This record gives sequence, C-alpha cells and structure tokens, in this order.
Amino acid sequence: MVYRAGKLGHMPAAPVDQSERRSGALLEYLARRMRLRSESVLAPLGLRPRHLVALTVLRDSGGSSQQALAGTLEMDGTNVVGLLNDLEAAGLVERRRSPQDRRRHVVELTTVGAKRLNEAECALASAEDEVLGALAPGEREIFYDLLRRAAGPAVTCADAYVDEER
Amino acid sequence: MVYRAGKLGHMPAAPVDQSERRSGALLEYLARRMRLRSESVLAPLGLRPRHLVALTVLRDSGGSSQQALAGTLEMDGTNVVGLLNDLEAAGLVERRRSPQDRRRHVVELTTVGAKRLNEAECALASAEDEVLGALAPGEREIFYDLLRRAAGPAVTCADAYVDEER
DNA sequence: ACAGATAGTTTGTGTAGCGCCAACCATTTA
DNA sequence: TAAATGGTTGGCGCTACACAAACTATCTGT
Repeated sequence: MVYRAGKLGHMPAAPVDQSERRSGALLEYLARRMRLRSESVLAPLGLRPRHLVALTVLRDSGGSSQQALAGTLEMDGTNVVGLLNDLEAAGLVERRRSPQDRRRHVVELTTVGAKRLNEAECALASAEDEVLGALAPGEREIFYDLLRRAAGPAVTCADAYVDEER
Repeated sequence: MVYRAGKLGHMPAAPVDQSERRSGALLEYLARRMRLRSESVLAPLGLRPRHLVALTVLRDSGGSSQQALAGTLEMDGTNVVGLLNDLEAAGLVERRRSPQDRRRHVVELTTVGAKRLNEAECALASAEDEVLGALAPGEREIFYDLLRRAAGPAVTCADAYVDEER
C-alpha cells in the first residue's frame, strides 16, 4: 500500500514531518556508527561484526544448516562458507554432518564459541554505550526488546530445517 | 588484552540472562535486512541507502558544511565529496559558499531534494513493513522514536548553520 | 603582507565485502 | 542410473571506503 500523504512535500523549513516510520535511514545510520565502533572493539578478539551476527543467530537458533543460515543472514551461500571457515578455524563453531541427510552440515556453536560470543558482547557494551548513549537505561531495554522482536521471526524460527521449493 | 569475566563475573555460564545489551548484532542484522530491501526499492529513484542517510541528515540539520557532514556521517571527507557530487548532479542538494567563510560550502537540500527524499521514504515504507513486520504499529512508533533519539544528538548537533528559507 | 592553517576537490592506491557464476564432490531421491 | 541437492572452491567484478598526495581558494595571526 502506497500512501502519499499528499504530493505537497514542499516547504523546506517547517513541514509535515510525517515522521511516523522513517526508520530506514536512521537504522542504517545507527548501525553504521555501531559497526565503526564495534570493529575496533572486536578486532582484538579476532572477530568482525558479521561473525558476531552469525554467532548470535547460531546461538539463538541452536544450530542450523548452512543453507538455512544463508537464508537467515540473507547472504549468498558461497560467502557463508567463508564466514564459517573463519569461525570454525577459530574453534567457535562446529560443522557436523547431519545424520538424517549426510549432505548437510549442521552448524553449531561450540562451548568456546558461546564463551567468546559472550566476551564479545561484553566488550561491545562500551560501543553500545557510546552509540546509544542518548537513551536512558530503561529505554535501551525497550529498544533491545523491540530489536529482538523485529529480528525475531527469522532468528527464533529455529526449526530452520523445514524448507523445500525455493 | 583478554577480556575476563573479572569484576562482573557473576553468572559465568547462564546464557540467557544478560539480555540487556545485545543490540549490536541485532542492529547490524536488522539494518542489513533493511538495506537489502531498500536498495531495490531505491534503485529506480537513482538513490542508494547512503544517499538517503545523507539527505536525511541534511534535512534534519537544515544544512551543514561538508566537514560537519563528514563528521556526522563518520566518513572520510574525500568520500563525502563524491557522495555530494552525486546528489548535486541529481539536483537534490546545493553547495553554496558560506558568506562567513568562503572556504566553506554550505550544503543544503533543494526543494527537489526534499521532495525526492519524501518520495524515497514513502517508497521505503514497504521495505520497512517487511522488515519490521513483527512489530505492531504502536511499537514501531516507539521504535522509530527511540531510533531518532539515539541518532539525535549527533544529527541535531550539527553546528547549526542557521538557515531557513532556502 | 606573508606564512601557515583550513575547506574543499581531484586522483590514485589499497583493502574488504559481497553477489554471482562455474566446476566439483558426496549424497539423496526419483 | 540419472537428476537434484548441500556444500566447497576459485574466480570475476563491482562497490564502499579509508588513506595519501597535490592543488586551489580562503582565512588568520603576527
């Protein structure tokens, strides 16, 4: 549904402000700031933001096939391979062949991986403090909750193995 | 330095409880999904997510020097030049020399730019619907508000080149 | 008025992420 | 047995970005 609030958007200075949900640019903006800071914080741990995302997904889903992971992360399968290679080389993740279908790899966090993820998240706290500094603790809590719920469907959908067609 | 659980070492093993600050990965994740969708929606308008961010900042700050813009966007000055070249070539933005300091360019949205930004945001609504679909409208409102406040300080701060009425 | 700093621009270099294609293996399914 | 599927590898090409160097125009301080 495309609603034009009216084609009159003009007036440079004091208009409309139909700021209902214009989250796109803001989200991008915030995420960028967060990433810039995260990178430096994460570097000593040998991780990059992507890795964190992948690890988080894996923790929350409790393991998934690479294909499903590629789906959740919305990135190309071939690149997922590289990502997992990194993580596995670091011992943070494990690929096991699925007993049901031995073509598949079931990817799971290792204990070390979970621990490292935890550390990383702690280390990240300062970055978040900086980026989300304008929010009060309570608000940040809400923010986190909303983030999680927004991301949730894809992430929490742990079954991850159901898929055909496509 | 290796991060150790040290002083906040309560709960070394419980995976679920420290759900306070976990926004980093989620933010990144959501932003990525949003960007993927935004790109396709924005393409027909000849814009990319970065442009959107820049335009948004410019609108919200009501104009700023390139240097200030580089600061807000946290990107290198030389790359801002290219970004603005695009935008100016498309007539969405205008560089005027500052009367106070003629070395400076004051960058401002043009009327066309404001209009285009508006259109882009409308076009983006569907992308947002998709990505934030799990949130109820009211929640989305809150989410947007939080985003805005979190981003706010940096954006609103811009050294206020007083200037209205383009 | 001159030197040095500053805003912006241009060009060029290097790095990294990522989508995509193609070839290939192991395995499953028809 | 043939075809489809999950994963892997390698390669191509594009884009974003930081960074550096050189240049112009302009400001500022002594």
